[in-house]
Amino acid sequence: MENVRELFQIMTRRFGFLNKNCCSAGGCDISLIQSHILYEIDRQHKPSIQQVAEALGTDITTFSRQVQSLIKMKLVKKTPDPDDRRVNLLSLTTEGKYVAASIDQQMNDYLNEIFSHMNDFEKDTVIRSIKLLNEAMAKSGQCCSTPSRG
Amino acid sequence: MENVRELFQIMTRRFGFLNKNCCSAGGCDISLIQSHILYEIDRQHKPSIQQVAEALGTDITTFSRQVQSLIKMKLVKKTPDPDDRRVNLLSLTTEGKYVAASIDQQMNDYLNEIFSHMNDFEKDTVIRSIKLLNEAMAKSGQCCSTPSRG
DNA sequence: TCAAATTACTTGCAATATGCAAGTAATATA
DNA sequence: TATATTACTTGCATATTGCAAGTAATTTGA
Repeated sequence: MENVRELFQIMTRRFGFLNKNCCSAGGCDISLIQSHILYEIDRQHKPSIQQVAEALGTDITTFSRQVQSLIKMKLVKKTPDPDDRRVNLLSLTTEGKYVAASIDQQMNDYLNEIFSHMNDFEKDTVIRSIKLLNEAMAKSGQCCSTPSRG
Repeated sequence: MENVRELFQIMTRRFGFLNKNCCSAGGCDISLIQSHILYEIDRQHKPSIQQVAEALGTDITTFSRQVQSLIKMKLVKKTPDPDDRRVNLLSLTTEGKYVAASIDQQMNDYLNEIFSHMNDFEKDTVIRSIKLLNEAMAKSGQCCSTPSRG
């Protein structure tokens, strides 16, 4: 069998470039990390700081400060959880949603460009494969989750 | 069609965790970035500093310093190119090769674990898909290469 | 019922990483 | 052979990181 890791490594590196390129979409210029944060806040429903930090595998003190700068940029807002006032729920501002949507648009444009080099069958196979892969990674929890800290 | 970007985002994030987890394989504890550098130096044949920096999309002054610390750790060595003495060729030391091999081993173990949740047909399909994807990304050069700087 | 433990998050600080500007040395160009 | 270009390195100012140690709110347990 060929070198599977090689295939994965190259693919994820390229996808990383894609993500990086998309950070300057829609007139906004944010960092790759900030783009990931916006994405994850958008994806979850009113997540807490801890939840997002966990999802992204970031140290919580670092993440606390990343959130602060996104708030300063008026892309994210923090709302105290009425049920537990220790918790702050994160959500995107209107501007934050706009930026996230611009990035998403750019990403999907790029992905369509990539898929334009395949026929419909290949495209379908690839998408199903990624789904399979995600399911398999979810099943083998110990290796594909956030790196152990402490 | 479902959200393709979502699938990719989750997959690459999980693969990133995998990579991070593998950095402490074989008794060595290096950063994710250092792991990527070792991988890329190993992959290319005696690459120059510029070539690796380009491949990884890193600023060359930053990369110059990253190489310096890997040399201090005795994982990488720099050899002047006899044909062009401006150029320094990078290669792994014996210890560097050992560390790179340990990480590779750990990565492949994890990947096998992931594939153990699939049957042979699915596994085959997934691997062929990633290959297809890499080829397609290579074709659409403008979006999947190192982000423009300057 | 209330002191002690836990949880969610924030700040101080010291160490590290970043990238631009400006360097050096070697090679290519005109 | 002077001038540009290339490959790489350093100075410096800024940004990012994570541990230790905080605060405030909630849970636990005697």
